[in-house]
Amino acid sequence: MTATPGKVIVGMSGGVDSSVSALLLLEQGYQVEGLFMKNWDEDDGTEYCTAKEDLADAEAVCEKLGIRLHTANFAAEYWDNVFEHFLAEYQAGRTPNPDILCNREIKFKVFLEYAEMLGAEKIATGHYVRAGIRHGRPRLLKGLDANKDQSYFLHAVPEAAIARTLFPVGELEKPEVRAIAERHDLVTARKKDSTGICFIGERRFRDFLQQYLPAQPGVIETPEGEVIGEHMGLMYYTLGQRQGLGIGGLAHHPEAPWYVAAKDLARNVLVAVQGKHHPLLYTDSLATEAMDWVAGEAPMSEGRLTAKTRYRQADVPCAFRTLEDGGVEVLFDDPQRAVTPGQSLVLYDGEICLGGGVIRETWNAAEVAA
RNA sequence: UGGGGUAUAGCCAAGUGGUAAGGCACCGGUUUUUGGUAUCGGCAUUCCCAGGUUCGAAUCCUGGUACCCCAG
Repeated sequence: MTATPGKVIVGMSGGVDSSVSALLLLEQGYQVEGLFMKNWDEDDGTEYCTAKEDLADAEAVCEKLGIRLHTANFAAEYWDNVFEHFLAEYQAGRTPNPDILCNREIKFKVFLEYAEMLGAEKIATGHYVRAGIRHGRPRLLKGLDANKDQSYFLHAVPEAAIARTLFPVGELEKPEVRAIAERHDLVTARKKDSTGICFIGERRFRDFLQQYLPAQPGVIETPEGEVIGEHMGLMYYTLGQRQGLGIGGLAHHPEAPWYVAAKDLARNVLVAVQGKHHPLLYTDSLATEAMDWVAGEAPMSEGRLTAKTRYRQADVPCAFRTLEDGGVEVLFDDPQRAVTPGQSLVLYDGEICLGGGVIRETWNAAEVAA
């Protein structure tokens, strides 16, 4: 398939960011077409059908811009390459981040291939990241709007895919994006930012998981073994979580809220501690599964970098070294709260997102001492 | 069934004659392309029940009821 020079397919979600991305590319002279992906087939349907609205919004924007809108359904690929892994991780007691996989497997793989098939030279998305050359090679860079930077979610995308993608809003601050949409009278200008798992949307999370994973209720204990409540099933909770524990006032305990500190899978016990800053909530060091390096390889075998253990977290300084199996070991300068296996550690060198890996194991000074 | 104690929201709990603190939990909003966190707001016309005293009672009095402790 020969690519048409200047032809770009924009992934249109029906939100303001992708709308403005398409608009900006048009202004920059690209031959722009849109693609709306539907990657989740509702089975229950009724309550959460925002997909229809999103499609209608994407259509309205494309009509306004005078560009063609393609639609595609990658639900099978999404299920096989993202959702099954998501369920397996929960079943294993970990807390996965499906959107990271979704970007690697769907948006920057299946979608990219599909766009090639349509004769496009490049794709574009509404992500708040930038693609640029640094140290002589294509790099994934943080979005200019520090508040919206989404490089955390794209760290697993290889540089070859990054190099073929345009990120128009990555150069802008979110308020500017909305202003542009407003100025051009796009229907999505004031649309609320979407949240929830990409393509699936906002759900009552526990109810959603319950449709796929059977509940195995058990007790909630303190680290000392005192039973203080009941849980609905270990997979419905994550480390550092406060809501949903249902632990009310207890005589002979302080008035502070309780947080999930650990999951004891062998005994089906959820361990909770009291107080947001309980020592057992903190992690000094961790090890990851095999890393996804944007550049395909680690920049060095060890050294000092900054890291995020979750989206929208400030970068924290750390020392790292690569492991035989492709993972890394990271020692934080300051202990980090609620670092959760299954979530991803992402490493940065300033504005460059180097890559990341799924957290396999964490260590805590209080535990080591005990 | 002799003595003592306690009964306030789902839970913990302040309040001892002047018109029901606070916390946790829960619910709702905001923040957020995972989960979670955070943040804002809501949440007892009523104090175990029935009488009584008082201008006024969760607070005092009387009688019940329930639970707890000690003694049997």
